[in-house]
Amino acid sequence: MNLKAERGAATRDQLLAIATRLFAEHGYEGTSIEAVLQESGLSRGALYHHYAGKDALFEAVLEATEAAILARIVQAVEGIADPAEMLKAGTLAWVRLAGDPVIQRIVLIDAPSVIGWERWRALEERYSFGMIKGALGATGAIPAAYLDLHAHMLLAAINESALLVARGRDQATAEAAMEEFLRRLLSHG
Amino acid sequence: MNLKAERGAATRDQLLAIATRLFAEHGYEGTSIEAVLQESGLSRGALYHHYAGKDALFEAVLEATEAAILARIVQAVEGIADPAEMLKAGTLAWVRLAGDPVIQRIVLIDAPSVIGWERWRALEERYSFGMIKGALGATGAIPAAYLDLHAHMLLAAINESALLVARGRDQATAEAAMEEFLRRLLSHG
DNA sequence: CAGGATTACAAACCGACTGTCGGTCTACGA
DNA sequence: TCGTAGACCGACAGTCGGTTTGTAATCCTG
Repeated sequence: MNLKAERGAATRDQLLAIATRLFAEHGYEGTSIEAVLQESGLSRGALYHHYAGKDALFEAVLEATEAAILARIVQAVEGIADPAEMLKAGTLAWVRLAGDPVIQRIVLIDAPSVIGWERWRALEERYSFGMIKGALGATGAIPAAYLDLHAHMLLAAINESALLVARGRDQATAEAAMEEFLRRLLSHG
Repeated sequence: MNLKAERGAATRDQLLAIATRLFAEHGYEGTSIEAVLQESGLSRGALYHHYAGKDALFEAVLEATEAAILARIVQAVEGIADPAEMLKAGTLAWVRLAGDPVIQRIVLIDAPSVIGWERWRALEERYSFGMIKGALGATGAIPAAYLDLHAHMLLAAINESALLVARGRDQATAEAAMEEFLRRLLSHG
């Protein structure tokens, strides 16, 4: 089980890479399986052998993208001990990352509608949301009863901010606003 | 020009009503024009005479829904003078409204992906976002330079909260958390 | 190492769907 | 009364997602 498995994995990776680019460029609806096949030079049978359908292909792309994002964010906050500082660093890193149209279109815009909001939520729980909630809880600024909901709202705010930055809003101002937003949120007012 | 125009308007309304229900139930992708035609008893020609295509039909549904939402929120805050109280009342009203699956699926989940994030933003600007920004600005709690971005982030947080409530989260807790969130955001920490 | 089992891939094909187009009918205005 | 424009019809074409059948190569087992 080596040559065969390797070939399969290579094919999957190739399909994933091409699909990621096309989904990011033209969105889920605007991307046809046909186009993926044409660029890859593979047949329909090959694609449907590796992925159950268009949704499954999209979900694989989404999962891979989320994993890549998480790795970059972990890298941005490593070595920071203070939870509040970590939250800030992670947030800013995410806002900068989301400038990437791949992340925008796939993770933030199409994903909820394609795989369903619940499943998208569950996925985020395992990635960005998990980190946010952990860091936010560690600051101790939010009452336990509200922690979960505050983490959700904060993540939504961050995502929105990222989308705005990517649409030409001034990045420096957005980052300053984000810091202010965090400061208020963590205040004990 | 009366009977003819009336018939046309009635047909449009009928299509809008049926499409709204189907889009809310099965999402944009899961709803076929065919199904709309079947339920309405009309022909393809009739539908395409009134709406340029499936996207245009969706957009009309979206616009009508947003208008209905705005009306209900205006009703919820009328008579309130204090901006902070108005913001609170409007926010809670919106969280409760978004329990409606029609609003959920169409406005919050499918819309950005179907008509594009920019156009969706522009639409919201004319509706819910406009109100939020006005009320938030009137409280005077947010520096002018950050007002626009804070309004965006707040609206995103509210929408997220609404989606959570509709997925079975305890509504009372969510509303309490929302109040706490607002309090912190408006604090002068 | 022989042969069945499994895997990777190919290609024709199917059903469903969106959008188009020529045409009909009827209310309206001149 | 007659021409026009708007409301509506239904057949058709093109596209797309997914299925099915077939083939070759690799893997595992006796």
